[in-house]
Order: sequence, then C-alpha cells, then structure tokens
Amino acid sequence: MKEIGEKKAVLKMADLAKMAGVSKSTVSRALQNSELINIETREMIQRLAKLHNYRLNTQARNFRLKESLTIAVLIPSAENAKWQISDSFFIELLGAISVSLMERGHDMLLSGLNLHQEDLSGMGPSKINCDGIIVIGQADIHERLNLMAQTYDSMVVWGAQLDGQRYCTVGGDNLLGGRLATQHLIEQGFKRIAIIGDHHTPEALLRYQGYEQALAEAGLEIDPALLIVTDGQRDAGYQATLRLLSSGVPFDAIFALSDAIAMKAINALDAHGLSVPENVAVVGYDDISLTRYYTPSITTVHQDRELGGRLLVEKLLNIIDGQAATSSVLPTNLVVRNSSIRH
Amino acid sequence: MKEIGEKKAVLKMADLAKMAGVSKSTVSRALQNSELINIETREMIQRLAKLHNYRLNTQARNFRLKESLTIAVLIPSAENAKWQISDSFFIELLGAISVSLMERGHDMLLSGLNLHQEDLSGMGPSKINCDGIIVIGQADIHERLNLMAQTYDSMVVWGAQLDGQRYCTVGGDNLLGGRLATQHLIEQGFKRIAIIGDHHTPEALLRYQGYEQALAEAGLEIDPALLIVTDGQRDAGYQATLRLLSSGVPFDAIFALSDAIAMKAINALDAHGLSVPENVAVVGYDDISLTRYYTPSITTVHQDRELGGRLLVEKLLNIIDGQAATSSVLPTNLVVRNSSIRH
DNA sequence: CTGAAAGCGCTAACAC
DNA sequence: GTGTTAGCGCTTTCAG
Repeated sequence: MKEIGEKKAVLKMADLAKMAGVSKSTVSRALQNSELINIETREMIQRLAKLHNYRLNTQARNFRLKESLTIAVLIPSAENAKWQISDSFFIELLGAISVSLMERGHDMLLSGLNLHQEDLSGMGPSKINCDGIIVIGQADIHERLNLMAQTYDSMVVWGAQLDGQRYCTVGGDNLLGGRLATQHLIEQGFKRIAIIGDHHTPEALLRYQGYEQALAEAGLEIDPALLIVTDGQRDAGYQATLRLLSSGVPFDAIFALSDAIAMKAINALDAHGLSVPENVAVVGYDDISLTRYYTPSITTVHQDRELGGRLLVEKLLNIIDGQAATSSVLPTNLVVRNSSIRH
Repeated sequence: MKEIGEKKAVLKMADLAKMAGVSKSTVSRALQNSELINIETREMIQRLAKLHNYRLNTQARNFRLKESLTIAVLIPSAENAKWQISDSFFIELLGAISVSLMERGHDMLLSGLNLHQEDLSGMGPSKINCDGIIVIGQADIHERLNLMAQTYDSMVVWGAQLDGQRYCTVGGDNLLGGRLATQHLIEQGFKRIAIIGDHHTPEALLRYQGYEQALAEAGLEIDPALLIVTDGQRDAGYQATLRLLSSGVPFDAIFALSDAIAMKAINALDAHGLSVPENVAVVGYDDISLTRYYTPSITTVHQDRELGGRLLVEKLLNIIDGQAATSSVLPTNLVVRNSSIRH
C-alpha cells in the first residue's frame, strides 16, 4: 500500500525526529499542534515536516487510535444485481451524504458488501474498516437490519420508520406522499389511477397505502388490476406500462412509485400513441433533478435529499460519539408540473 | 473505530489461539488456509473461529501488510462545487468501476479530496489510505495530474489522451465521436449546427474539434456564434440554449456535448415552442441510459462505461502490481434515435 | 516541556 | 507442522 503521493518516500516520524534532534513523541505532539510542546519547537518541527514533505501514515495512526474516519455506505442491491443504482434518487442522496461527510472530515467508502448474502445474524457484516455505516434503502432486508442492530449500533438507514424497528432511520413521509400524489390526481378529475412500482419495499408499500387511503376518502374504487408490480430490471417501468396497456384495463392516470418509473412509463405511453398529460396523467415520486427538464415536466413528490443526507450523517456521527439519535421523518410535499395537468 | 458487526466483541487472534491451544501464528495461517498447517488443525481453528464469531481485524492486517485493498475514486469537482455529479454518465461509470473493483476484491473510497486545492506539486495528495486512485475526468487539471504522475504512479484517469501526458488514461475517441455526431447531422441535411457545452475540458475540446473537422470536410462554414459555452451550473444546458435562442442566430440543429445538456436543450426548445426533431434536431453525447427513454429518444454518441470501468480497474491493479499499463481509447459509435431524424 | 517505553492486532521470517 | 519473535508507524501514559 502506498499513500497517495508517495513513491517510495519512506520518511517516517522517527526520521523527522532524528533530523529535528528530538524524540518521536515530540514530533507526534508537534504535528498535532499540542500545547504541550514549546511553540518554537512546534513550529520548527512543522516547518521541517513541510519542507521534507513528510506525511503522516494515516493507516498507522488509525490503527493505533482504532478509528478510521471513514463511513461505509451500503446499498442493498436487488437480489443478483450489483450496485443496481439505476435510480438517480439514490445517487443524488449519495451525493448529499458525501458532501456532509466531507464537511465533517470523513471519507465515504462504497462497499461491495452484499447485505443479502452477508451473514448478519448475530454480528453483522465484517471485512470493512469504518466507523459506522449508512444503509441506503431498506429494500427487503428490514429483518436483517433489525437483527444486525442488536449487536451493532453504529448504523443509520434511509427508509421508512417501521414497527418494532431497532435501528435509526431518516426518510420521507411516504404515506403522506402517496396520498398527496393520489389526491392531486383525483382533484384533476382522474378516477382510474393505475399505480406502478414495487410495493414490496417498505417505502413503496407506504406510498401505496397512501394511494389507497386517498382513493377510499374520495369514495373511489380500489381496483387490483390497476396495480402493476415492477421487477428490478432497468426497463421495468417501461415493461410494466406495456403490461398495463395490453391488459385492456381502462385507466386515465398513472401514479409511478419513482420518477425513474414515471419517465419510462411516459415513454411507453408515447410509443403507444398516448400522450401525457392529454391522454394519461402521470405523477412520479422523488423529484429527481431531471423531472423538471423532462418533456413533459413531471409532477412528483419532493424528497429533500440535501436534508436527508445531512441528517443521516449527523445522526450517525452522534451515535458513534455515544449520544442517542432518534429517527426522523422529513417534510414531504407535492411539486406540480405539466405531466398531470390538463390544459 | 468499531469494525462492522462488532459491539464490544474483542475477540482477537490471541484469544482464539488460547482457546485452540495453539499459537497466534498457527491461527493466522489456519485462517489464511495455509497449506503449512495440518488440515485437521486448520479446520478445527476455522470452525472455532466461526463458532465464536471471530473476525479478523482488517485494519491491523492492512497496516501490517501495508496494503488497504481499497481504491480511491476522485472526481475533480468544478471549482467551488462539491461532488458536482449531476451528470449521470459519471455515475454510471462509477457504477461500472465499483462492480469491477468488487470483483477484484477491492473496496471503493469516494474521497472528498479536492484536486484543485490539494497541493499536488511534488508529492500529490495525502491523507488517503488506498492502494491507488482513479480520477474520473480531467476537467481542467491535466497539468496537475501530470505533475502528480511524476512522483506517484498508482493512478489512472478517465479522459482523453493528451500530448506529453505522463499518466495512464482510458477514454472514448472524442474526436471521432464529435465527427460522427456532426456528420450524421450533416447527412440529415442540417447546415447550421449549434454546439453547446464546455470545450475547456480536454474531452469536450476534442469533440468540438471533431465537429469542426466534419463541417470543414462538408464545406460548411464554422460560425463562432453557433458555439455556446456552458458553465458548471445545474441548468447550464437550459440557460445556454436560451441564450442561443435569444441571440437570433439561425440554427437548425444542436450538437450537445453531453446527454445531460441535450435533455435540457430539448426542454428549453420546447419551452420556446420548438419541437425536436421537427424544428430542431439534437444529438447528445455519452448514451446515458435515459436517452433511450426520453421523449423524443435521443441520438447520441455511445461511450462504453462497462468496458471503461473494467479497463480502468484492470490497468490500475496492474500498475500497483508493478506491471506496465498503456492508455486505451475505447471504440466509439453513434446511436441514432429520434431526436435527429426528420420523418 | 520533553523523552522512554509500551503496545494497538496482526504477519512472516526464522527457528525448532 | 508449529511456535517464537520481531516488528509495521504511530500515540500516549508515565517519568523525569
């Protein structure tokens, strides 16, 4: 292992100490700017270090201190796929996390740990050197996470707050989001609202329940034929929409459980000669940046990833620091754009 | 620092050795499945380790071995912005890198190191513990990278191959890509082809030069007014297109230097009542996955990120391994979709 | 204020 | 085959 910037530069603290005519400990303290060391000696050593381009071996330091200043981010990949990050929402959240982490002086390790395969029972995953982990999305591993939380607490999760949950989460108000989206469509006069997505994940399930609530409140029928479940494939949203179309079930609007699905749904409708919003209205979820620039621009439920990323990091560092942290539900609102408005 | 899965589980190799009635070295070897150790002792120890849920302290191991099995990925952020990854191409490339890295047993560290600020002269960045680094995009730091390469060789870069370059790159054939895109538009009968993007980065500059070549070959005029330079903002593509429109300069097609720009350009045109491809043809660059699902689907220059990611990782690990590695230019081709075809 | 010394948990000569 | 031993480079008591 070479530290970045090092070729065979082997300058270590002992060397520096020799050059400065002091001991290792003095150098160590001086480099930490410790008050213990005479200001002159301190500056002398610091200058010397800079001059000779000395760099602290962080690996040794971290080992000694038993800390790493790195946080691992794990993305529960769907079954077989690795890093199934086709969905920009996760990416944008990742970006926000990354920024917050940097601000707090931590690095971010994107680990290949597969949370499905890894044996979490009892002790949680191994292999990684980090101070804590952030899990993005509960996918279908809520139970495993709960198990893991029994023995490992330096963990926060992006997702829904669930009954009997033992880990700390940050996430949007998915039930509300589902209601807002559906209510909006109902207000626009749509009555046959199809819903496309995978309601097997906790977040999506809540969105679906919000949809049901809104329909029930409006006295509208909940037709199971209008629920189209996507798989984890790249073009799932497209295929699902095609299935909906070929099923012959009448519908006048689609509530897509993510913007990625919404875009592909619009595309599939287009391929069938149906235009949005003229023939079918569409509402998405997440408010990823592209929704604004899509044609038509997409009505969607906003999730604040900046805030989300910041909170995830804050809570995790607090936990690591020995403090308590409670789960947060972020404010959630609807952003109305063109895809759901009949002119 | 706690290892993932550990609470206060302090089981270390010495403990295991005591329990097994052997020495630390035997345990160490057994856990590495070394042939040196009697198969029975070996299995006994392995069973014991599993039973007591022992996990190797990787930090100590890595420290001892002077390796980290992690590769840092650095993304030269534009000037002030951090992790300015609005562009999905980089994300998709990141995904490909991540997968290759995992397959090779390495983790991926997304570092907050700012390559602009970091003093690369002489020694390169410090602070990170990794076996090597992958830089995604040369942005405007070619010179710094070159400097850095003098003293640090465990580095590969996604980008263009440049004169006098001392580091190893993997990237598409940007000159060809620019030509292909432009030639295609010319073949479709367009003559006033605007070009939108930031040609201050090496890759984009080559694409621009390809554009010039194609125009020259076709005997078409190169009008500077048709070159609209974007800044690093999120909506740069949108704003740039607006500027083009309000400039009054006549144009019948746009060559966008990235798909992200292309999408926003289409959106801006749309906002002005111009539709694509009927009124204006658009060609993008990168072939990000969404181009296929955009409305209209976008003609674009394909860059193979799977292959790119794989090669980056392969070359870097080779270099770390002491072998030589040469730069690669990936095959580059045009994917024709609807945004550039008049029906 | 500064130094000497111990030791983090592991691996790998080198012995036996 | 297995054990002994010596560190990796750093931080930090504990003594001066």
